[in-house]
Order: sequence, then structure tokens, then C-alpha cells
Amino acid sequence: MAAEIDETDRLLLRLLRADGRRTYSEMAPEVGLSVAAVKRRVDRLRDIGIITGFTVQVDYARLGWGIEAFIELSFLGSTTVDAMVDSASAMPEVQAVHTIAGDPDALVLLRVRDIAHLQQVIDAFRRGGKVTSTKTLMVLGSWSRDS
Amino acid sequence: MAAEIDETDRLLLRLLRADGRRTYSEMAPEVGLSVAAVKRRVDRLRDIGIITGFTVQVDYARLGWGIEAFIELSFLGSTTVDAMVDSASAMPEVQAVHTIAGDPDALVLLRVRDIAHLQQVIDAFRRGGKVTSTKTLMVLGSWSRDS
DNA sequence: GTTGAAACACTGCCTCA
DNA sequence: TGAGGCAGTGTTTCAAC
Repeated sequence: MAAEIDETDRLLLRLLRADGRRTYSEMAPEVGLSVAAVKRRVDRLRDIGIITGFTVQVDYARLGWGIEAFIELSFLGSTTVDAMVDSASAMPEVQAVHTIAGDPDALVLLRVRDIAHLQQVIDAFRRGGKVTSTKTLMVLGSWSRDS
Repeated sequence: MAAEIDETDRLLLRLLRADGRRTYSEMAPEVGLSVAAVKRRVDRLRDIGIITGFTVQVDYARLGWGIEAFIELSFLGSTTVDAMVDSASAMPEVQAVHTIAGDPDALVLLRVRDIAHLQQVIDAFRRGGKVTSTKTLMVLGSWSRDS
């Protein structure tokens, strides 16, 4: 688990972050190594758990999920962290759940079709019984490193 | 721009979300098409802007960036949305900036090495002059759809 | 780092509705 | 006309050494 990472590894991660489908032969000249050496480094980054996977980036607004919102949730004092994540992640509109130290207890990222849909998801949380308060933060726009 | 998406496209997106490096030959039997047809569909999803890119998923904790935190920022009334994003995204610790309708004005995702580093980033925001208040939400754990 | 074999990506052409 | 299948070529991956 002693993750020993050098500058070449960091450069490879940066290249893959910008384009996860970049080929080894494309990256090799950029880092000054042979194709096989690049593959071995990327394989190693996967093996030691620094690279956890690859994924596609999707413009959900074009798929009809036009609204993004964060919801701050507070739970009953008896609720465990696992129970918070379980109840939130069960809804298909929930994209991510972050448990928080302090107040609120969790920050949930939602993607919904429209305002009525948003209302419906918030109601579902409140009806769950364990949530004691919600605060909705509607996202106007997002910037993300790389992407 | 009339993004007409059918069930096969949705399935391909789901497969690529779980593994963005999945090969066309691997996906072809799963959707019941030929390899070339799958490639043409994925190319089309990129062309019409539904697929915006591919990226690698990294475990930043193993890279020494052990702490994740959200910061809610309120800005002076005269600050434009672009100025908020510009000032936040200039810091390397900032991973994402979401501008918000209402209060606060922005929600910023940070990754820092330790608490001292977090303190330092928060101070940088406050010293910027345009931020009128901050609230820090320290992340204990995160769940993300797929990933 | 180099090499060779197998898998894969890509393109043009043909078919079908 | 638009989408899919097939087949040939070039590239990439992968596991030797």
C-alpha cells in the first residue's frame, strides 16, 4: 500500500484524466518511455488502487435530465452513516452521497427532469421518516477540473 | 441537436459508465449488434454531444490528498457568476465549482492534504476580498453511482 | 526496451427496410 | 436515406524474452 508515485505516473494520470481512452502508444512519446513501459505503469496504478476505473462523461442535460441540485440532509440522531447512504442511494435520481462531519449530516447530488420531479424527490426524502430537515441548493452551472 | 436516443444507446452508456475502456467487441454481443454498428453508435453519441469524453477514476486519498471538503461561499453582491468560477478554479485544490441559485452563491469541492492545508485554502478564499462568508462541510465518506 | 502474435479499431462497400 | 453487416487493413495490446 506504500503508493510510490513519481512525476511520470502523475503525468500519465493527468493525460488519462483528460482522455481516458488515450492509447499507450499515444502517451509513450509524451512521457518519454516505450509503449510497454507505459502499459506496465498504468497496470501498476490499477493494481495498487490509485486508478479505480475508467468511465464515460455524459451530458445529462441532453438526455432530458436538465436540473442538478444538491440537498443538505439532517437525519435523526439514531441514524447510522450506512443507513443514510443506503436510503439516499436507493433513489435513481441520486447521483452521489457525501456524508458530512457536523451540520448537515449529508450532502446529496441529484439529477432530475424538471422542478416537479425535484419536488417529488424531496418529498420522498421527507416521507422516509429518518430525515429531519432538508435544504435544497439548485445548481445554475458547474465547472470541473479537466473534464 | 434533436438527440434521439433509443434503448440500445442507453445500454451502451450504462456499459461505458461502468467501464469506459470496454471494447466495442465486448459490448457488441451485449447489445446484439455488430462491432462496427456499436462503434458507429458511440461515435454518434460523441458527435451529438451526449458523450463529452472519457476519463480515469482516481483514488486521491492514496495520492496523499486525504481530505475532501465542500465549502459554501457567499460573494459580494457585485460579483458575477463568471468571476466566482474564475477565482475558485484558479486554486489547484479546487476540484469543482457549482454556482447556486439562492444562498449560498457557490458550492466548491476541495481536495487537500490535511487540516492545515484546508485552513490555508479557506484563508485564501477569505483574503480574496470578494467572499463575504464561508461554511465548510468536511466529507467523511462518499458514495457515487457506478464509479 | 524489443519483438511477435492475437485482439481490436477503423473504413469502405454492400444489403436491407 | 439511414442503419446494420461483412471483410480487409492498420493499430494496439499483451505477454513473452
